[in-house]
Amino acid sequence: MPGIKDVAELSGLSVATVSRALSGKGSVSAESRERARRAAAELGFIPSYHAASLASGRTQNVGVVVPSVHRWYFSAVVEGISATLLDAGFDLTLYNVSEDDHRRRNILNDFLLRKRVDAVIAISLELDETEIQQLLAIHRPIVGIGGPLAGASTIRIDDAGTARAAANHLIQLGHSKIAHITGHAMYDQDFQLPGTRQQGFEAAMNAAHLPVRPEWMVTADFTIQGAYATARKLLGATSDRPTAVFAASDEMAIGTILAARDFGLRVPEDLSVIGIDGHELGEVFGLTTIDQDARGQGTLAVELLLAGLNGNSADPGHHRSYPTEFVIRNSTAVPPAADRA
Amino acid sequence: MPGIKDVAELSGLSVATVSRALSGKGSVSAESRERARRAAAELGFIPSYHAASLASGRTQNVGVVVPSVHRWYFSAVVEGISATLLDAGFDLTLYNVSEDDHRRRNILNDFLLRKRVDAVIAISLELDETEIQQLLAIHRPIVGIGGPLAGASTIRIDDAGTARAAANHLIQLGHSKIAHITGHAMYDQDFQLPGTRQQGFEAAMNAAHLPVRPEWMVTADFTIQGAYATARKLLGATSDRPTAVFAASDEMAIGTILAARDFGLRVPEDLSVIGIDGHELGEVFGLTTIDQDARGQGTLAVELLLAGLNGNSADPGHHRSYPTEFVIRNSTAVPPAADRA
DNA sequence: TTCACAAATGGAAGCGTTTTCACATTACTG
DNA sequence: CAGTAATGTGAAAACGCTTCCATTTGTGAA
Repeated sequence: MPGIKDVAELSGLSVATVSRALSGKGSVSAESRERARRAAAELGFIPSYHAASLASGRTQNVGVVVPSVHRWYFSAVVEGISATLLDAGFDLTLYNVSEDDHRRRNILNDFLLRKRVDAVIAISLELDETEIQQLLAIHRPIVGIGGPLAGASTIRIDDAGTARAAANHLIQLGHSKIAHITGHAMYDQDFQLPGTRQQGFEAAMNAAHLPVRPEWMVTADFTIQGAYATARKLLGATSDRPTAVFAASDEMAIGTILAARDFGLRVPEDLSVIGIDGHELGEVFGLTTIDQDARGQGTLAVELLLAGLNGNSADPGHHRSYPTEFVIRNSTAVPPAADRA
Repeated sequence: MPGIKDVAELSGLSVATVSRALSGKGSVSAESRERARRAAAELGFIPSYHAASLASGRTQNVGVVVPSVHRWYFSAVVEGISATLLDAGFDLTLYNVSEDDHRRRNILNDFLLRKRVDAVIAISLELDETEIQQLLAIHRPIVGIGGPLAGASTIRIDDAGTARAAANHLIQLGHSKIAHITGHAMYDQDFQLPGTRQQGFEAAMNAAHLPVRPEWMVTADFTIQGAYATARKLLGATSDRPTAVFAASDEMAIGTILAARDFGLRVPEDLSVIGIDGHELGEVFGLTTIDQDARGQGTLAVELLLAGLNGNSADPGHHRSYPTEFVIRNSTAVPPAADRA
């Protein structure tokens, strides 16, 4: 493998000049630059990132910590991150921490701190304050997506507001018997998302002076199949079932629709369903939802990060609210006549 | 940041001994090892991977090239890879190349060759022979999953055999009017998967002396929504519609089931549907399928790779067939009486 | 007891870049 | 036209480890 030395020799320049010519930093005459380029190409020179990183302290690599790439939201965000990073010439080191807690706790120490990454993006993952401080202490910008991250910059949609909007949509249609499917409490520990959306839902209900019935507040694991099972129980009761369901994710909304179909309930005539996400499958089911453009959130995170790395400090600790878009399709309608106010 | 020098000083050992003690390589007395450990812990010493890589030539990092983590199969494989790699103390650099061809072509040169990774796992992605040779030339083992990779080790299920088995299942139930939904030809370019499965289907049909009707050979993009649209066209014809559909993926099978429901077709009474994958949603739809354990494929790939890195050369160029499991649920049954042989 | 050999250790030479520093040019300013 | 500033360049010092080599010490075989 040819090194920069060989390029220097062949081009008749010094190692230093070749380095400057090839990296574009520092002043080099046009002629030298061209000579260096030509020699490098001729030798098939490929700079060693490790050597460059060691010498410069920059790694051109960002770490992405994510609960599971096998889930809709996370993989969408990762796609956005990946594309943006790749274009900027950065590598992306993926830490898919799954549900394994002990493993997760070690990620930080074992990997993130080892000067391997220039920055960290944490998706829906709570790091405690000391962990964040550790990272910031070694000058590694962090941005969090979808979860609160004390001390770091974060991007997230207005979960409470979005939930309120979804609930209000149902309320305005005339529904009063509204159920809510949210994530299991275990997810709350990290994302605080189920709780926040639930609060939004309750706020809307209270504002409309509608009762929040405990037996209609159910949970699932954010997946279609999980919500399907939950919704079957919810809708199985032959008497006194809700006329509308607000699911905290599109996948759970779809699970609900599938369960409703099993019972011969027509959506939206017999049951209105609304979700949050903007899932690709929404169209197939005619699902009314609030699109949160997960991919775009990933892109924005990288842009923030890169700006931070370039010194244009993206004022750390800033919390950014990502915009959402209401998508009305045909899974929501006025309630059945018997249930109208 | 403390360096290994500081640890040496504090422990009263030499830098060399500390390095050996902490890495576990070379012979160090139990006492020295303990002293080094203690000093490192006290200082909060975190070794620099870049320096280590530069000095040793090993990076403890493997590159994973994947078309899109937003798709079921790929993200499942990545999960398997990630978990296994993490346990082995390796980093995983993700190259999510999406559909962007120019970007994809540059990944290799821009990233993979730069001595950044010890090995490469390519998922359903065809590298041409020269690219593979380049990687092998710099001693980077490659393993391919789900696609043919000349010159590298590969893992894949027996696509033709699996397709044959799926088709035979339908044939044995008595179906003769069988349609096949496979991936668009554009995917064939990389994975050669749609084509291979289609050939398996055709082989089974021919063996049973059943006609392969061109208008019943349709394609979609491997997703539920894509197959849904395709299946609506396929099943929309009121007369002379197939009594069974073999979809090349579970997601496409599910899309087909949803389309069938739209037309009031009961599955399996009016239409049998079978897929390939082992998708989590299969259970909700009672889908008969052939489970290919995508996660397990990822795990196996890493094991092969690590064995290769440890010198136990996993004989490169070896092609491994990954086992599949037939899962019979209730989306397949004998054809309607009118269509029975 | 002596010799050969293994185990344990430290010194120092890399690994392949970037970057600082010093110096020589060349180009401006008034 | 002197004097200052910018520009282009090379030598060499980092960067923070691993590992080769040489040396010392301890052990069992002869």
